Amino acid sequence: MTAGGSVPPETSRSETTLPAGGPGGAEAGALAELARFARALAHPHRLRLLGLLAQGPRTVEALAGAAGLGVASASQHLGVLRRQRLVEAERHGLYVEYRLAGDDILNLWLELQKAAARHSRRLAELAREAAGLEAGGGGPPLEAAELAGRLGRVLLIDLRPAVEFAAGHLPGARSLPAEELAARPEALEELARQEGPAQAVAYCRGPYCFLGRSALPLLARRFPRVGLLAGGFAAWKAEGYPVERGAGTAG
Amino acid sequence: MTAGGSVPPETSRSETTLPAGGPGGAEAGALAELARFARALAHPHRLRLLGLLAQGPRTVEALAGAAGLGVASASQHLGVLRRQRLVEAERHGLYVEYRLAGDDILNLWLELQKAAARHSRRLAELAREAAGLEAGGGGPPLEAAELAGRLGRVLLIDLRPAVEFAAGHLPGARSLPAEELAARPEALEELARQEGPAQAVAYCRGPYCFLGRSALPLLARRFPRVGLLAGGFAAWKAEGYPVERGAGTAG
DNA sequence: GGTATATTCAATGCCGCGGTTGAATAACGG
DNA sequence: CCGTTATTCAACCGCGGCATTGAATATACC
Repeated sequence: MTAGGSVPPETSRSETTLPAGGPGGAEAGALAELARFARALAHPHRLRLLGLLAQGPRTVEALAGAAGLGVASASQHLGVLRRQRLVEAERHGLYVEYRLAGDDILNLWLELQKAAARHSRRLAELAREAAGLEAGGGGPPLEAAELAGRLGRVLLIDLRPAVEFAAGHLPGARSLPAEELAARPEALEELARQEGPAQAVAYCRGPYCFLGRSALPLLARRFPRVGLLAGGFAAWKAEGYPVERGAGTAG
Repeated sequence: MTAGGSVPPETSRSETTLPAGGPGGAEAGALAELARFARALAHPHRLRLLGLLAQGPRTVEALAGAAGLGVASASQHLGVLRRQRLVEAERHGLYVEYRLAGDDILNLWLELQKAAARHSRRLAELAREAAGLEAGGGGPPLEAAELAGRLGRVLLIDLRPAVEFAAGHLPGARSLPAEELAARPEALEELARQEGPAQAVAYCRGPYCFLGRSALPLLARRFPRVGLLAGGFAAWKAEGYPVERGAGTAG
């Protein structure tokens, strides 16, 4: 019945296109505003900047460097984000420090990512690849909730740059930047010797952080069943699990 | 220490801008794809189309009419949404029926809206206005969870056009399109006489649906403590509460 | 097979975003 | 008060999104 019929699905009565006088304008205004907000998210550079800010507050120059942007360009993109209140800026002397305007922004970022991954084949592949599933070595990724229940009993390895580790990391984690691991594989042995547990879990920034992918094979030589934390530091923080600061166990 | 100092926050070691050879490209690709996905959301017309599709599947022509767009324009915007897998299309004879690609899309829409409302003063105002708080009359808005607990004991009034009511509505709701209410206020009395409860709750499409705002004062003349369901049908459905179809109690 | 209708495709023109560059502003240090 | 440095502003330009129009495609009815 539904398939074959060609009955016009509905008569073209005015429905709700009203004379477009009153409240219709309000709805249009709201949607325009909402679209501006969404548009602030809808640029690869800004998504990356937000991903970096999820690791902790940073200055413009640091963000530009980490994102591979020119300073002026980074500043402009940060300006767009600030105008839509996705980030906040505070001046500290000579530097301006940007930070996420709230944990809900991080959540939104991750919701966007998850929805996109569910609906785009390519993004799903990339997420699997970032999780190290294709790279060989190591066990399956670990959800934040799973890891939270095992906190004291595994060796937590933070693969992010030391600056981001210092700005906040999982409780008890040890810093071993992927860059250093690649340059001095023996650093892993030094770190592992001080610790007991045979189980290790590594993590990096977030869903599309590829630090883990390159590091995983190296880690797996010492910890055969090492797993990556799904969603990285970003997902951990977004789900409300505790974050530790300072406490220098830096590599 | 943090405030006064002018020590460069971090040395400009390469950090993670790596030689930009390998995985950096993968991350850039992922973010570009994610940005395309987000950009599909970031247009007022497409946000409106998605909001309409949240009420139920519709044809291109119906969507164009309800959104106040030309048919070609609506088709193009729907094409953008379809390419990013936010909506699906199925041909039924002469007509093409579009629908949301999943409930997670509806969720994403609402998450975006909530985050934006939290961070934009203007959007927060508009949301309050749509909820009828400024329009006078009636009680405070009702959360879906609250309403779910009172389902059999209140008169549920669906203010959306009959077509959308037919495509799905809250269990036991009665259809009283805002347009009809405005044209024949006595229709409310007819509907109320058949029912017992002194409490009534009305709802419309979603967060920025202004049907409720104009209808609320009229409703309040008969039901002094009438409230609007916060987030409308969209929020109800997104939170997983049951939806009823057909069962013609249409006004 | 021919006609009518719904939808999509293609082409055009315009506006605004985004990158780049260079100058202006704000703060620190002497 | 002047030089230095971080950041932002302003102006330029090019690309791509978006609206509009008209043609092409797909399907149904006769």
